[in-house]
Amino acid sequence: MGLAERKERDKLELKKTILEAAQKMLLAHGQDGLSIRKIADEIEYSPATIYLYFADKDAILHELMEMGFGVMNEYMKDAFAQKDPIKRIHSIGHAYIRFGLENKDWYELMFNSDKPMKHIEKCCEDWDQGMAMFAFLTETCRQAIELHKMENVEEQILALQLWCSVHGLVNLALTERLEIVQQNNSQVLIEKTLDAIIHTIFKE
Amino acid sequence: MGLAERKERDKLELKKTILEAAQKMLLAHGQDGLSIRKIADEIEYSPATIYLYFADKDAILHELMEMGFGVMNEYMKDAFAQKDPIKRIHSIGHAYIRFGLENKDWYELMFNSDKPMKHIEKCCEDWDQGMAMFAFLTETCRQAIELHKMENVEEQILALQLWCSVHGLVNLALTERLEIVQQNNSQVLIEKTLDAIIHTIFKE
DNA sequence: AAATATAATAAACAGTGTTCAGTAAATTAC
DNA sequence: GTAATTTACTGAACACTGTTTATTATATTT
Repeated sequence: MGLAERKERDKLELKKTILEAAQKMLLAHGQDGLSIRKIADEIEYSPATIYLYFADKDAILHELMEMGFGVMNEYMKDAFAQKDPIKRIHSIGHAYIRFGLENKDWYELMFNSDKPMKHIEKCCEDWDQGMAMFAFLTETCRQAIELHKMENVEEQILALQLWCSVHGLVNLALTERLEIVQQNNSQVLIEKTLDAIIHTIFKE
Repeated sequence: MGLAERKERDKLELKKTILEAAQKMLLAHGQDGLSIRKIADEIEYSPATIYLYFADKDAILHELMEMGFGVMNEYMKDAFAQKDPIKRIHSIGHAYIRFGLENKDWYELMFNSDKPMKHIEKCCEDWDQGMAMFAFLTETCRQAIELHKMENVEEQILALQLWCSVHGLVNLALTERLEIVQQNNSQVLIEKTLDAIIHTIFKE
């Protein structure tokens, strides 16, 4: 890449360029293979330059995490549009699991890594996308509770019950810990478990 | 520490000494704060010496993981002794969560880190303790299904349903992601959710 | 043309896992 | 008792990591 080309590209866009390189690296080599120095190499700047645009590596990971929610929302599109709240819950569950299994590195950053969370804490920010996701699920649960006239069920607890189930399922699968239950075909195992979870809650 | 003291200590016991130092470091500073060089410093040997006793860092983390299951079994003692299978499930759930919340670094190693699992894969070994734990839970579920005459419920699926729920719950709590649901008192939130999970499955 | 502001960097600091040639001490063989 | 061999260990290097700071080159303003 020539010097002229680079000059044209950067200026106001260097932050974006850094994030694009970071994303490329995340998807190619995972969070462990993502280093400031390699980003610097990729975009042909020195490592120090990156620190003029981001406070530290956690800040970059935090922005990547936010981008990850964009990717997840694509998976959720159809599910969110479901009219029936219980069908919506089912679809959200499926989409969530599919997103997790197909996007290990995004998922890790969004729901497991403490680095983006450390940035949030440091900057006194909030986990906005996480909150929005949970709020939507909670509202869907409220509708399901109302529709099914379920008694003594708190919408928040129900939402958490669903979230932690799929979260646990995805994590067990991503860390190869489901293999002890069934060597191959963990996809089927996951499907069956999700169906069982929703069935035990809503009785079909 | 003098030279005589060291001579006496090591010999056949160096491997143990390394693991003890590693455990101390894990509990004091977490997995990120655990380095081969710091272990070497602590036991007053060179870093290279450690590689005469362990193939690599993953091998050390794998042995630590196995030690972690020992710690967890202490938490499980009373629960395992429960006669009634449903009460046993409840107690196991409680003990599992308590262990996870009180032992973040052990838990991380046992149920999240891919480094011990990489060692297992490399050495063509099995995740023995994980399998034993799941087998016991599955057997308990079989008993519960029998006792309650539950129809169309597979013991394995039920066991996985329970495991992934508490696993997800612990992970959300440990990564500070439960705070979006409830700022303080996440302990109560977790208890309520566990109760809800078991209630929806066994109807009281 | 001189003074100032901006942008980028080289180099250093303090760490990481891992390997390998080389050394010192203990053991065995003669 | 000396020589040969084995065992136990280490220093130094390699290739990395995130981060900071003094310095330089360029661009803008006075």
